[in-house]
Amino acid sequence: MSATLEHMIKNCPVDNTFKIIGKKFTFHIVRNMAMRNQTRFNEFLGTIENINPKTLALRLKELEETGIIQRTVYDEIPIRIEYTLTKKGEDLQGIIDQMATFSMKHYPKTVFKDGKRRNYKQVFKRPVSVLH
Amino acid sequence: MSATLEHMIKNCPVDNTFKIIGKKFTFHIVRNMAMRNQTRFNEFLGTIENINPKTLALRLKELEETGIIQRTVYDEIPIRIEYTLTKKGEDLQGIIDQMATFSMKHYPKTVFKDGKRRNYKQVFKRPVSVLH
DNA sequence: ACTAGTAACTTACTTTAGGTAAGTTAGATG
DNA sequence: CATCTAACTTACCTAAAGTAAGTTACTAGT
Repeated sequence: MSATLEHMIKNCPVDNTFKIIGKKFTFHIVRNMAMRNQTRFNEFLGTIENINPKTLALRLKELEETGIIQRTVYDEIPIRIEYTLTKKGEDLQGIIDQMATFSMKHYPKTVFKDGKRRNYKQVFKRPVSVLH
Repeated sequence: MSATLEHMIKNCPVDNTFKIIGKKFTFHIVRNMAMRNQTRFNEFLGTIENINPKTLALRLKELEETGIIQRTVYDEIPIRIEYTLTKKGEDLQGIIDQMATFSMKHYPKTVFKDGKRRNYKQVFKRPVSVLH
């Protein structure tokens, strides 16, 4: 096998990562796990804008297959299933942080009731009541 | 307007950024500009896997509208048009770096002719010939 | 004068991915 | 025995993306 530009591009590390989290809604699921501690199907379904059960089920399967999340079944009544980030999934935090940093710089319009701006970590630690 | 979970989620900074670069191929275009210094329509068309001229033209328009790239027309024969990152677009570098970092940790399979592994910055500075 | 070439698209048409609403499973509760 | 719940699944429809060919405007070659 000889050195080709094509080969180089196929091995682009940015591309590898994009293949894992680049599909529609995939990153939103990860974000909701990492930043809002959501774990359940109906939580994602209720809070991720415009997602539908069909696509959500598919994305959760894909994320499990790529080792980003783990599916745990609790034999309760009614049944309870929890999705949690694996160690590998937690390593996506750096990307989440950089995405937030970009937004805070270029779209700093999220201003709160007390007139202050907060960084996203503060926002997600605080109760919803500080928001407009 | 009262404080709602919905409002909080709508103002999620991660989501803001995802709206800018989350569509299919958008991030690949930015990566090719930032990491490979590509500037022209046919360069993107030839190196981004599976992209087609219709979608490429649309994405370039979207990126211009969101202020990530700039379109410059050079009145030469044949016509030359260059797409370059704006300052805002360059601020996506942090995200690119984190995506590469994630990949290098979890998919470190890109090994080169001399048996060494390199980080993605080294890879993209070197001639293609060091690759398999 | 005619043919081919170039870069950057655009158009018409087909295929695939995603959206919508309703249904399924299995056991619990009234 | 009908209703409720969580976590899906199914059938059907619509919107986004893929394919191939065409367009524009000007140059170079025969």
